[in-house]
Amino acid sequence: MTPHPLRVHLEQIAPLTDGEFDYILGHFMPRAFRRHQFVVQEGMAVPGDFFVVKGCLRAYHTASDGKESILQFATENWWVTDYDAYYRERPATISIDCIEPCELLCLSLLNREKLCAELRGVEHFFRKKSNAGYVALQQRILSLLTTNAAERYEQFAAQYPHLLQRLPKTMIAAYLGVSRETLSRL
Amino acid sequence: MTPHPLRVHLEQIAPLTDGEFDYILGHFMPRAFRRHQFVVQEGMAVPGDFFVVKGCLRAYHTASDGKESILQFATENWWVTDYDAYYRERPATISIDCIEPCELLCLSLLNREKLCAELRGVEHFFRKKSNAGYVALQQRILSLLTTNAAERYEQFAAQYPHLLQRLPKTMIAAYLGVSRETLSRL
DNA sequence: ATTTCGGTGTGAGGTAGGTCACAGCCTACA
DNA sequence: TGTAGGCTGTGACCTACCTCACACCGAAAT
Repeated sequence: MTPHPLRVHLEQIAPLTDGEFDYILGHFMPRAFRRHQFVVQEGMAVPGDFFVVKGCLRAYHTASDGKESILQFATENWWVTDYDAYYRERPATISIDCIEPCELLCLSLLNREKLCAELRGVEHFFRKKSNAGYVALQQRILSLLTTNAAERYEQFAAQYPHLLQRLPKTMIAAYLGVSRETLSRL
Repeated sequence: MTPHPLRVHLEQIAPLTDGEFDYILGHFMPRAFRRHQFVVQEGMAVPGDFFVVKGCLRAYHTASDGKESILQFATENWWVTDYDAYYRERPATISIDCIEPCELLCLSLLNREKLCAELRGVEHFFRKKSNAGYVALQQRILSLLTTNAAERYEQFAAQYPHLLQRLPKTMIAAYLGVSRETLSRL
């Protein structure tokens, strides 16, 4: 029997006994979503942090003129939510929806803090994960500050080759901060 | 006697006994820097993560054409380093220098991990801190994706009013990703 | 006292990328 | 099997912002 994807993911940072993993998994709520379905919707409460078992999602902000900017994509073994709203227990200011049918594991803030308090390994995992995420966002900021549309697209293609085929170009443009048309002209 | 600024800072997230704080402080190396002095220099090893007791710094990237983009400012009670290089123990890819004379506390990666392993409160503190930092960077990315020069400057002024007087406009421009001249025209 | 230099304002002109509009092509679904 | 809607390409125009150039000012340095 192949190990659970969440277990593989956690154990890349913190080793776990069978009992510990079962205990952890029990704090996640499995949820399935259809294509185009909202996982988090602007203005609504955020039910948890979502670990992606299968599928593809986008977290995006909608401006008053209707233009959408994509903050993050998420595929297998990524985590996604509106972190600002999640940590502070406020209504969401961004929306997250499914680009493909999704199987997710939802971890409520209460359960996250409970697990972190009870199991050192879990708090260690989330610290390391957050550190890595911070670094990745810094790099994206530098990319936005220093490079033009073509260079950003190249960087994206080099960093996420698997997403190139999986995502419509329109969405990649909304992630890179470029218009659909400009991206189309390479 | 007024409590140590680092202690105040840590205790906003994790309460500490006198003994614990003394033990923690013993893992930091106090260092003083002059105006314009490098704290971290591109290509060199990163000695640690720096807690700012006093002063003002900038972390910036220099492009091949010499143009500087500022990733982060740091003043009293902020942390700053090249996190990518620090966590991965690689040579720095950004530089950090002092805008004012600085008193810093340097925490090596070894001591950070040691403290995190020995004291729950410390690991908890760094997890929370990293989470908050992640959210702040997400907001900056959204700002870069969705707003123009004037709006970004307004947001910056609203968020960091004390930095407006403390920093030359040229640097604020390099932080916002706008030319000095455009910022000058408001 | 004079010079240098960092910081700032402002004008003129250039350009990367935005906006708008239309057309072609799929897939899905009735 | 027709039609509607998502995705992409492309042309024509427009504009926010960049670049270059010069001028002014105050603080520091000699």
